[in-house]
Amino acid sequence: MTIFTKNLLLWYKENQRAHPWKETKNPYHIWLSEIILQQTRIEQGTPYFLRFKEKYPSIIDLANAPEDEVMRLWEGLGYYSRARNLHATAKYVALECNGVFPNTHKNILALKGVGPYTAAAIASFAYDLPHAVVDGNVYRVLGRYFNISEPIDTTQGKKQFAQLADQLLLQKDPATYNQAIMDFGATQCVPVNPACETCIMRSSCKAYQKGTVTMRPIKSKKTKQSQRFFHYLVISTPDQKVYLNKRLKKDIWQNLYEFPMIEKESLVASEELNLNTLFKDQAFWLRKVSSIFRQQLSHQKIHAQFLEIQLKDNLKQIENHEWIEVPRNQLDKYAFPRIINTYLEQCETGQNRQLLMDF
DNA sequence: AAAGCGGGGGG
DNA sequence: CCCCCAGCTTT
Repeated sequence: MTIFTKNLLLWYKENQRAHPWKETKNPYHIWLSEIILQQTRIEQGTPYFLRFKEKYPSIIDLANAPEDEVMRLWEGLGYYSRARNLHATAKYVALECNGVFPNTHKNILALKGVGPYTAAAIASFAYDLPHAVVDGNVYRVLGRYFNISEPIDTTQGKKQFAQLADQLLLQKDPATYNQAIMDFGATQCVPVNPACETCIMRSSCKAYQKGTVTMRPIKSKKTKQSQRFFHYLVISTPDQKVYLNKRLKKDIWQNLYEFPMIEKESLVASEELNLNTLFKDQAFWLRKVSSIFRQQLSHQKIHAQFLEIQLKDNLKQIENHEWIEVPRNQLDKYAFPRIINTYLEQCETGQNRQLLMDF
């Protein structure tokens, strides 16, 4: 055993964290937790894990759920392809595997939404198979301990880290080793202001010796961000319904709902939205234009304005729209992006109280 | 190889 | 304001 692995296990014995998915070998629960925790902090993901586990006690229950319900349960967690793949994989396991979760590394890796990290995690945690996890924690811990200057976001660099991780893995207890290195990265060797002065690894940590801790790990790319401008039409009918649109195109928030939206190159005045053309000869009026709501995504910044429109009569026909008509009190049945919910919450807390009033 | 995909927390 | 988080998929 390397000195690294030996010290890591010593540290883990004293400092391990307790999590709801650590006390089980149930592959369904382990898989569920790992999908939820992709690119997601423990504190943010844990409530979602508990809710999914409660709502869907078995993978069969998840497979049988309607997709909108799954999306609704995932609402607010982000990276919604994870929820779609989760549902698809549950159906696959239920229908093609007789409800038995795959139990080899190869078959686990083949599941939708499961990549190298998640496959190693499930294989080791559920089946004690010897596969080393490489996640953000591992990149950081190994990058520092071995003072690796190779970037972690290149094919070459990933290969090198994966190789090193496999070398360090404790073959006879991969599950404990994998938990240990991630706990260590998450609580001791943290991204900013790591606790080097109290660290058991200090005397053998190369980056600590060389003073490069804050410079590890190395990343080569930086993401550029674009600006997008959404004009949301909150269209109310006389009988207290609004219209929603399901986002089906290959874009952000796929399969989530939103108000009918007009995207422009910038935020524009309502006159430039050609609402008269949209509603043809139907009578409507613009009751209010909201303030500007903004949301920062990983590589886009969304600027959104909500135009509250009142129809005189219920909408008859609008050319080529696939909007659905939803009673206001049923909005909580639908999964919305964060920016929509922020708007709705502001309506409820008073600033836009008139939106909810009878007409 | 590079780009796209959320949302929240912390410095 | 920027960075990072139990990454994966598509192009």
